[in-house]
Amino acid sequence: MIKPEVYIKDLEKFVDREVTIYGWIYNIRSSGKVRFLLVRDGTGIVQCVATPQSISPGKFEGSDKIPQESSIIVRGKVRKDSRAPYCGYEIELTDYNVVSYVEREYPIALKEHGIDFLMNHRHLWIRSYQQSIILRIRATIVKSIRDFFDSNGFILVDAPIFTPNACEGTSTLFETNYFDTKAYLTQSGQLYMEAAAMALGKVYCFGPTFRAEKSKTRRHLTEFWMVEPEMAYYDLEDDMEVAEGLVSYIIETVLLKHENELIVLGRNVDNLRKASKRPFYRIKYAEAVELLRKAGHDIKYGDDFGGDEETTLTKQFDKPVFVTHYPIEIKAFYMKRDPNDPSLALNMDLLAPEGYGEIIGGGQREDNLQILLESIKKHNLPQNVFEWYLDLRRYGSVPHSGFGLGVERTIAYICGLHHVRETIPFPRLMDRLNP
RNA sequence: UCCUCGGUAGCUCAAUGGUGGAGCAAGCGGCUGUUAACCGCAAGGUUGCAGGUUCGAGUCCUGCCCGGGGAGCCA
Repeated sequence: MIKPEVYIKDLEKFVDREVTIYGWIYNIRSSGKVRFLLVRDGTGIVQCVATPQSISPGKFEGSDKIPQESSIIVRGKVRKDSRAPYCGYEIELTDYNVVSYVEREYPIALKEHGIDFLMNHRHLWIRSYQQSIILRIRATIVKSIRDFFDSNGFILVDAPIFTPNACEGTSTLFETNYFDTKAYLTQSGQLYMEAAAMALGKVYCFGPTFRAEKSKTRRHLTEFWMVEPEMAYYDLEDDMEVAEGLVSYIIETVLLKHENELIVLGRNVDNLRKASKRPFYRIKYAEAVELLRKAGHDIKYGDDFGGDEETTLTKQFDKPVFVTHYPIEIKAFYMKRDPNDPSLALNMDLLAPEGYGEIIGGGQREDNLQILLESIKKHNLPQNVFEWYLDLRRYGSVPHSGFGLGVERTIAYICGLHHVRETIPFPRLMDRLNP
């Protein structure tokens, strides 16, 4: 057994005690007879101080010749020191063993690099301080999403990744061979969640989705993670309450566990704290169009919002804002019509503030068989592939609602990142499949 | 797919059509509290690829390849 017993994140509990840390060399600074070895172990970075008094002459001699990212086991006494970077504690080095010397120059220096270079070295880039913080926050966000649903009576239902039919043309679907036929990678688990909600009441799925869109923007990936709850006997208002509760809970959880790390990332945590307070804003599509026109956008009623419009819109709010009641024509076939104005859909998008834009899309689903049949016809969709979906309206149809939350966009917003490519360990983009 | 900017040392970037440089990293040396440490020495090049114009091309032109930013697309 070699497994570590103490990790850097827990050093505060070991002040004045001798510890062994298993990690890698992050950087070394030397001032002649005082040497500072920055060691990271995956939970943080600690400064180890070596002097001729603290360590044997032979070990001291080699202590400033260990290349960056060499793996190393260090031993020494923990002390609090205001001069210690990163964690505020340092280790007085009494011994160390290099597990593996790096023999080629480590490509990623603690300096500026271009995004192409970094993306080509993503497998190493994730070792860097900021990237490791983002991945830890991602893990917290994923857990907070699961906790929220699990503790609010939702049942986890896994949706399939292979799907049989191209509902709306194949241009945005990844096609794959499936024995002697074709299958497509899922774009959404929603229709399956509707079936599950009729079986289990409140359900959610959480997994990767795939879109073959040739989009080159800061908010698109070809492979991204989505959480999709679906609730029986929930209307649009109930749906927004769930969405609001979820997003608020995610932000509060991240603030609780990672406030200092958010500050390292340069995130304005006061803005975030303000944004987590319910209720969020609610405006109708028609009002949003008015706001945009006042802000100088050339948009007319009936147009969908582009990235620019979303950015302008959300810069005007200090909390997330629901935009509801879009024209039914620009929305998907399963959206329920507003009984008060059949030209509108009972749908909602949730836009994150500070220019981030859409993180949630959802709404109430059409539960009337006849209207749904007409809608499928109007959208030029083949009815036969939706027969199983139509069964949900034939056998005990009820009002129901749901939404999808894009995990990477949520992470980008909470961490204050410009581009979603840094929110996922190994991003898949239109022009990038490696590493 | 379109628009736009770019591709020069391992990395980040300079270089009026006229001898391709700097900082950092890597190498060597110095420094007893460094914070992307600092100081000194030495080293580092088929200027993305192929053609063209020119006495002369990193620089201008054409094509291709690769990337950034944006647009469109986007249940």
